[in-house]
Amino acid sequence: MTEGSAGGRTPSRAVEQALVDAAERVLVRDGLGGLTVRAVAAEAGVAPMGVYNRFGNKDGLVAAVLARGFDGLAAATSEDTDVDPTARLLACGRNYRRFALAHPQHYGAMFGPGLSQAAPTAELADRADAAFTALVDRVRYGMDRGALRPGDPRGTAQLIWSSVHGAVSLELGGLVLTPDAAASYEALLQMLLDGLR
Amino acid sequence: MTEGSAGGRTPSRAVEQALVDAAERVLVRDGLGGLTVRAVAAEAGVAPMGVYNRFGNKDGLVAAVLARGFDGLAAATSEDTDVDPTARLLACGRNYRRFALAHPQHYGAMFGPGLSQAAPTAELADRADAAFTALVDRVRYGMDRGALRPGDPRGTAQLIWSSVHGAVSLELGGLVLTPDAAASYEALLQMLLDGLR
DNA sequence: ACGTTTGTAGGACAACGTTCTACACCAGGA
DNA sequence: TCCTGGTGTAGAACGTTGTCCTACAAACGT
Repeated sequence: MTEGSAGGRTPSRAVEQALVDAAERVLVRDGLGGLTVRAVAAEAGVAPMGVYNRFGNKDGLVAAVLARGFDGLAAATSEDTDVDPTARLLACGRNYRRFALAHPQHYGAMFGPGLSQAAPTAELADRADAAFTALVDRVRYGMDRGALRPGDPRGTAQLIWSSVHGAVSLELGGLVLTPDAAASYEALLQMLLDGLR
Repeated sequence: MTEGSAGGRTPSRAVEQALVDAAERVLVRDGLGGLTVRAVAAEAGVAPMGVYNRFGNKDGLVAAVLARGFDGLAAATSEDTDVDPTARLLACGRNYRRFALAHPQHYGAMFGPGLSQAAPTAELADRADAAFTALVDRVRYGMDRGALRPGDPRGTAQLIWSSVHGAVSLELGGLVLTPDAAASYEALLQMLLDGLR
């Protein structure tokens, strides 16, 4: 224990990163079902025992992968340069969907049924909260500039997140029963802007 | 094959129902991770091989459980007696959340990452479509009576489903970052009515 | 009443997560 | 310089999972 010391006592911290890299590759290639300890260790070129030395167990490894996923989601939803508050919110929503469609396995693992029981780690909750805060900031930006009706930014952000996550989740699950998923998503974003103005 | 014949050749179709009953009990008791073929067979009092005789493999069994779940969801969202179209839509949304909170394991399994790959069965798609149609009917009811802006009922229903599912999904995952999840859900329903009027 | 077909029971196999045991390596004292 | 202590690794091993194979019991058609 006392691993957080400044000594840097771990001579091969790089193995940790290599394992997470390998886990991401395996996840993308073989899906969540193919994400086994042996497969990840083989992909990283280490023994399966390395996973338990570095992350405790398999859940620790997938928690690390999920943490990266939340970071990527936060980065994707933050990469907007528009000054217009409405355009910024729209870009945020579109980037959210783009990230999910570009990394479906990550997204499914992040918000799948594993979150409620397999990984209630405090670190993961912090990452999710950071991604959520990025949205809260954009909502507050919109409220300050009159694009959104004034109110509790966190409550409004939670409302937007619910709708956007639901649309993306259903689309990834093949449950968009309308002809054009992209058009339905755009209609959802427009309805959100209408209902919150 | 040719199982659909009228002969009723299966002398113990009851075993099929007993297996699904047992699977539901195990799912509620031990969660999705505890839903193993052996546990379900033991709970039903039959040999594990019975699962493969009746359902082909484990996925077939869980597909049967999920089909029941979709039926229950359709029944829950349809049990409204209000004549007022707005009240009927609100009841539909509240019943949706009530079902999900009452059967969290079912809901998680129905919409989790298993749907995209583990169970793209035509039967399941039909059940999901039936539950969706119940919502489409209520949307059309609201449009005909002026509670909702006229338009494509399926598109509007998809939009509502996205938002409602997202809110429920985040709540089950413990990702409602506002103090009162019920209040946030009510705000979401109200925003939907506002944005679609 | 017999032969065929159907479903069951139990054991067996590969793969999984996890743990145990023995070995190689790197730092410090004589 | 050698020796000692501790850290991480490699490989085998255990229990459990999904799935399949083989032998046996029961039910239907003639």
